[in-house]
Amino acid sequence: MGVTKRHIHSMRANQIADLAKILSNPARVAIIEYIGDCDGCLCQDISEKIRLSQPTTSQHLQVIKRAGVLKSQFKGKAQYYSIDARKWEQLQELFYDFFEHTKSKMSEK
Amino acid sequence: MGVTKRHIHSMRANQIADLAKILSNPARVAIIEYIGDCDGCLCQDISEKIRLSQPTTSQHLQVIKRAGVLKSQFKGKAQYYSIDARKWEQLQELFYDFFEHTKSKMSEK
DNA sequence: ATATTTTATCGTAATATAGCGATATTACAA
DNA sequence: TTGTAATATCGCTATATTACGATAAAATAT
Repeated sequence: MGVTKRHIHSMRANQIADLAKILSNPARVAIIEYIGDCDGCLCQDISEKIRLSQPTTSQHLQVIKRAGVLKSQFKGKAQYYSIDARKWEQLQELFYDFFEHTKSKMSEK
Repeated sequence: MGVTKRHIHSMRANQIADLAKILSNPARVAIIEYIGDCDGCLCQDISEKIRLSQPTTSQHLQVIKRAGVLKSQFKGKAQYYSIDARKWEQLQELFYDFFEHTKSKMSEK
């Protein structure tokens, strides 16, 4: 049927999948890389940098933002985006734990 | 148009996106968790464990395998899957570097 | 109020993904 | 060779994703 059956999986598996989805598109990876560089950048600048249209860039920004990884702030007419350092750290830990946990189970054999 | 424009992004961004895609579905996360537990398990057992049909499970296994994260080996009529520890380590490092690199750029400001 | 600038949303089209039943393939056993 | 068991592939449907042009909304400046 084509709908992911979230309910049959653990909270943790769903959480990891949700956050991995942020990074599962190269445009979003590029956006995060660029925002890391400039610290507080405009949608328009990002759009130019990654060479995607303004609407497409804005949509990707919303996806990352909905997951809680981005902060944004209006200054004048422009909206400045930056990475939420706390959330970024949490995200890193989640992935780290998953990798380590999987490794530790492997090495028991 | 709806096709991801891989060519406008860096190799690195594409690589991260490709590997994140493996984890972007909770069924695949659950499969990896389970394989870590049993170390050499059958498609059928995985299918029962994660409560998805055998064809669906097999397809997810192929996705993970194509990315190089799974090894498989026939013993009799059964195919035993296990995680490629080397590749798993590489994957972890790629993510780790990406997270750290992004953080270090943030802290410079 | 009007114009300008920046970002967000809407509508739409093309492609990708997730899932399953039916069937094919593969390997062993009798 | 025939049967059985395990896995892979095919064909299909439903939903999700990616992208863009057009347009709306928000904020400032004139």
